[in-house]
Amino acid sequence: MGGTVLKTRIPQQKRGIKTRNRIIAAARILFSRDGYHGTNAKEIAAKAGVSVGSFYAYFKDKKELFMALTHGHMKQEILSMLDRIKELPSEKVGKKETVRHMIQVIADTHDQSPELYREIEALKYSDADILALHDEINAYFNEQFISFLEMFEDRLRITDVRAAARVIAGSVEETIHSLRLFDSPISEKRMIDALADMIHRYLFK
Amino acid sequence: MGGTVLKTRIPQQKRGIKTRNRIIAAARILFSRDGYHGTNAKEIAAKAGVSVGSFYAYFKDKKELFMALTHGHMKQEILSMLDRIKELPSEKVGKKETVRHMIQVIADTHDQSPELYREIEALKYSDADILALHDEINAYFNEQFISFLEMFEDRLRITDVRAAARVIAGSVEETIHSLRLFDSPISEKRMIDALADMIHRYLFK
Amino acid sequence: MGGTVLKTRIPQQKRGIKTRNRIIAAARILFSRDGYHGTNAKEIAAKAGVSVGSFYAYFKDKKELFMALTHGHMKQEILSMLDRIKELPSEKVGKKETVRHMIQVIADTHDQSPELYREIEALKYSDADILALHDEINAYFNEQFISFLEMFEDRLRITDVRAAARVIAGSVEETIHSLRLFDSPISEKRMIDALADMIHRYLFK
Amino acid sequence: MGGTVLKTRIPQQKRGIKTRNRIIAAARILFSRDGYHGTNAKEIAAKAGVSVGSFYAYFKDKKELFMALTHGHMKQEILSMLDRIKELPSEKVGKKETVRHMIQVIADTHDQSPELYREIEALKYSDADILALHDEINAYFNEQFISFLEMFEDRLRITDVRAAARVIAGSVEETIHSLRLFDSPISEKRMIDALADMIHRYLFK
DNA sequence: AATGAATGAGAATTCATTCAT
DNA sequence: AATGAATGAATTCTCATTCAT
Repeated sequence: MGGTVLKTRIPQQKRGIKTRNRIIAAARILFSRDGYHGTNAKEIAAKAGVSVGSFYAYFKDKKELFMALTHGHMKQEILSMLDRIKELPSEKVGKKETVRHMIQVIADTHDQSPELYREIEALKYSDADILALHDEINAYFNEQFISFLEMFEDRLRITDVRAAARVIAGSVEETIHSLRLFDSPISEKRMIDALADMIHRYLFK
Repeated sequence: MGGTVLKTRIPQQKRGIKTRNRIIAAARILFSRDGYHGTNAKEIAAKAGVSVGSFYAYFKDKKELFMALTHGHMKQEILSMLDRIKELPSEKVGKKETVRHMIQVIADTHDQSPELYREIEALKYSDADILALHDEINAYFNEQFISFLEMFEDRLRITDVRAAARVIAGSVEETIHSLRLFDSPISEKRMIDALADMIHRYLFK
Repeated sequence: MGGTVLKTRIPQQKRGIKTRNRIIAAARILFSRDGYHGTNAKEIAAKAGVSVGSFYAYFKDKKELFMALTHGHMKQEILSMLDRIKELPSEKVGKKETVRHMIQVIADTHDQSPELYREIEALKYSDADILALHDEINAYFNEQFISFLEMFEDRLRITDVRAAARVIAGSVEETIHSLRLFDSPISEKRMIDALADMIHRYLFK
Repeated sequence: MGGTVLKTRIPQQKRGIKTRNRIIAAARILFSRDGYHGTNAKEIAAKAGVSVGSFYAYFKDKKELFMALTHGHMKQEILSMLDRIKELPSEKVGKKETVRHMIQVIADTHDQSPELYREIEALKYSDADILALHDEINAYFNEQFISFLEMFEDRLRITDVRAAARVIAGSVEETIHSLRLFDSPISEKRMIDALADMIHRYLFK
């Protein structure tokens, strides 16, 4: 019991990394489908094609896996989403198109892991570590989103860009989310139209 | 197995109704504090000052209790919230004030059971019954909110009132929620200002 | 707490006796259908149309009810069965008819409480009181059955009447029982014929 | 809920098979001593020297264990009993000896698990799966017993061999059973003599 | 590295019985 | 006498985690 014994394996070799990723991929599917509490280690291991023993060799516990999943994968998605949002806007394209593009990119990203995202929302209330992780990702997202908005410079009518960024991001997220999860009596097109109209009116002179 | 014996007790006497309510009250506190998954029947019973046996006499399981709690109490709150939203608007008060009033009422309501509300959000993904309950409440809320918006008649610039109602409700809910739960670097005032500005520009001519 | 307080009510009045009987009647049905362990006090009370409180006013516990049921009712049936067996045999009717009559009477009796009878069989292994009751009834039955056999006097080929009585009673009971409970590929008639033939050959010269 | 994970363990390794067998062995002892309803999972696990977790890893519940026990072990015993019954009869040994031998073999078998056998009898009334298992075993036994009787060919006086087989099997079973379980005032010898006499007279010319 | 058997604390649930009204 | 609400010990069962091989 000499101090430096690492509990979880840090895979140095290709095979180890592959295994780790397979576990994460399996967890993503199961957490999304059955929720964090509705999924157990045995199932994840089985789906990943490894033994429970291996599961615990790679992850201290279920929570650590969840956090690795969130951090490692969702962060990637958020970053690539921001890159794609920033691709478009220029003085050549209209402001309306830009807003729609932004919404579309967020929606696309959301589709990659809809329930999972909400699972984070739920877990952060009861777990400080997950809350910290959530905040970290959010903070990063906000900064990037603000810098995106600032690209429009003097075409903006808003003055408090930081506040606007959060209000807009929240509105888009919520709208997309409810669209994805429930059969709305209102078509997706109508909802996106309304949302784009709102944001456009708000942002631009 | 056998026949006609009811599983859960329908209280006939004052005492029974009192007990049932005490269990619901205890559950509300614990679900809010520790989350649905972080609370168990024994704890709820203890907090309510009753035995586990009583718990199961009144509720088939934790889920049924959760649904009774949601249905019985949250619905009340949403309804009274809507009443209060409708109180204000008239031709005498400005449109800006009305929007702020609306936001305020939703915020106040949210403050009554913030975590609990999100707990429903989380649970609905993994449970069909809770989803149905959520949808029922939401549908009611939407109808009322639409009729609220329609009170402004020809002062509105929007044409698709139903879509607008949902987009606005979602935006307010999300903004309020993130304000309540996290220490934002942005003050509440700034956020509410931004939100009110957005909705106002969107709604009115 | 002064010594002589009787725990269970001994009904002096017509109404009380009626209630007691209704509980026993309900128990008989439920014990037969779902078994002793598959039936609970609440169900019995509900079926009898009384409260659980009343149930425990009349019976110390479930076991006492079971024993009252067995003793009070089954004993009656066994006695009347014996009376009926003894009715027939005389020098006028043939021995074959007598054997068939005997089987028929046992079969008829069995039909009144088939599963219940076996429930006693099962319970007696784990409960000394029920075993004692069972033995008491059995002993009584045996004595009567022996005296029945002795009516045939010198027409009998058997010498050990007591042993014969038990072997025959067991054979009839078992055969009837399996006939009543399971869809036999062999018709009832064939089985009864075989049984009657066996007993007849065995008993008589 | 989730997918492809097997519920009960199918032991791949020697250790697992050993554990499973230890649980079955413990259950056999406890079911015999205290009855099915008088035994619980914790006790069985303790007696087997394993954890409750292991119990439930190998058996869905108590019933499944009971059925495994019945199927796996009793069936073996019944089959070996039939083999032994068939060993003897030939034209060299007398018919009386053969009948006694048959009784003796059934008695010996019964002695291996007397209460357990009756426990099946009791449980089959309230459980369809156990009834099916019982019927399966019984059907097999009957077929074998019939083929045993047919070995005597033209020495038999009975014509309906199938019916006779069941009547005889039932009589032997019942007699042996009551002998084993209760202190009879009649000695075992007298009972077996009576039984053998009855069967012999019935079967043979 | 990997496997999957084993663990046991703890959660869910039942029900015989008592007690307040 | 009667009611049905309340009790809580006992039981079933799950699952995150550890350990022997």
